[in-house]
Amino acid sequence: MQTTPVTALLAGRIPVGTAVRVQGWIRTRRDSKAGLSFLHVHDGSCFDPVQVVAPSDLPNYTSDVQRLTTGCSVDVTGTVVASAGAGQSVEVQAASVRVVGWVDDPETYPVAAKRHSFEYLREIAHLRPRTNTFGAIARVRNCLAQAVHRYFHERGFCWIHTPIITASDCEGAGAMFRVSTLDMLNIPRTPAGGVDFSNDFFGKEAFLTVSGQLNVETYACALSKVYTFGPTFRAENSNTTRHLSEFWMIEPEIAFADLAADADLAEDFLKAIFRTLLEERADDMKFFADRIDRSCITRLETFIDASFERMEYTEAIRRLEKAVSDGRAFEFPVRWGCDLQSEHERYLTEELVGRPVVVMNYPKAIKAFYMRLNDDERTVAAMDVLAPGIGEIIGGSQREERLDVLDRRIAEMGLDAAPYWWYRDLRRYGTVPHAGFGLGFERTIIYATGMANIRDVIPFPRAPRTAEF
RNA sequence: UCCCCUAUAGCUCAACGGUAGAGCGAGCGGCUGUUAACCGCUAGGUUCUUGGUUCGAAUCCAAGUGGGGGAGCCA
Repeated sequence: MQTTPVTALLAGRIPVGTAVRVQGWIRTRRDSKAGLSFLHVHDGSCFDPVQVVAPSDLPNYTSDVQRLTTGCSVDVTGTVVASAGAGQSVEVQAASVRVVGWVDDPETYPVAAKRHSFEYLREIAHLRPRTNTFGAIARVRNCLAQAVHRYFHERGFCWIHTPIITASDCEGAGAMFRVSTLDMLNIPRTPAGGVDFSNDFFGKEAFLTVSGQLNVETYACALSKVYTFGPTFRAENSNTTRHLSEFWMIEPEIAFADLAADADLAEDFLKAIFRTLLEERADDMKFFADRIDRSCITRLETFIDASFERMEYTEAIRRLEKAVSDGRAFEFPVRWGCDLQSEHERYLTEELVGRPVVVMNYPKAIKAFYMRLNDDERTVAAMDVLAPGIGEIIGGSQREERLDVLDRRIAEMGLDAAPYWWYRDLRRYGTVPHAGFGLGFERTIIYATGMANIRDVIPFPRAPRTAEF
């Protein structure tokens, strides 16, 4: 007999009277002296468990059913009935309850049917998906990932699988993890005493990618509209609620596009995936609003309805300076040429504008070499999308498509042009204005759910000294 | 990497220099078409480790280890 997902039962898609089979794990068991037990069975297909009513005339009632504890796995067959109790419209009247797997020692089962701290649950990452919160996170995460792909697919974007391993050391967006098969106890040396990487697996130094952008630009300059969505690695020793050593990043790249088009895409894209989330995961979002962050749903609704403010960096500095002169105190000084600190970003989006803000055209000195130099020669076509409650959520830019300018910028920043030969080739052969942005997937989930720590929105977080699972 | 906080029962915490407690969870019993039910009883701790101060340390001090928060870096 086929298994019916709990979500189908609770959504009312299965008529009363239908014979069904439910497979899942026990959340709670309550015995009634009326001669029956109530089993809450969850299978992860939706937020709520289904109530199974197990009558005492089941042959294994005392031997099995009454010994069920939180975490046991069961295989139930029965009939969908209208619930006689409040709290659920339908339930399953069991004809048989087969215990598939017992819980070894209920006394020490780590996931009791009670509140647990997130710190504790991080230590049992293999069992935490059985809790309300982590089940909800998993479904929200999946929903957003599917929404990302659907958004781009429906608009003719091609998903490009940029490499995880990169043998070019030209990414420069932070510390990288080395990939090597060299025997660390017996490292081959060059005559000069350095490491002889010609003996290594790739014949040269290799690392885990810190961004797929440079690679995906090559496909944008052929397929017009592309994006990457995959794991990204940073070996920074940062220990915060907003950083991971391994995280997922979304990086669209569009050809024949300028910074304004990039900002328009960012706005439309964010609104679309959040709209999908509210539509498809109302049950989980209600949980987050009830238990994690009261404002998470209204925050998304406001976000979707608001039009994003566009503001020049120079204007942003002017407004911040005015705020300072009006008595607003910031920990970090405000000056043209400085990068915006989180406190500045939050002031702009939360207090000054009260809506998402796209800050555009930053000083070239604080941005990457590949960003397009503006006519003023002082700024580059970079943008940050700032949102109330989180600050920067997206960073992007129009890319420098003019070879001579690109070379000048590479030299200005003291970089070696040689490794960028293939990146420069794009500017030699049919170059075209193009732009793109990067969105940290886990930070998006944090924003949507109100979860406080990024380690709780990815199944198995990797961070300094953290790779147990 | 820097700064701060913290470590007591399976979990969340109390005890703040004088014999280690509660709630939840667990076991047993009672009660009930129950809703993370309710009532009673029971079991459960070498107070993170090492060293120090003291007649006496969960408590004070030092170092270490684990955990958390903030900063920086960034997505």
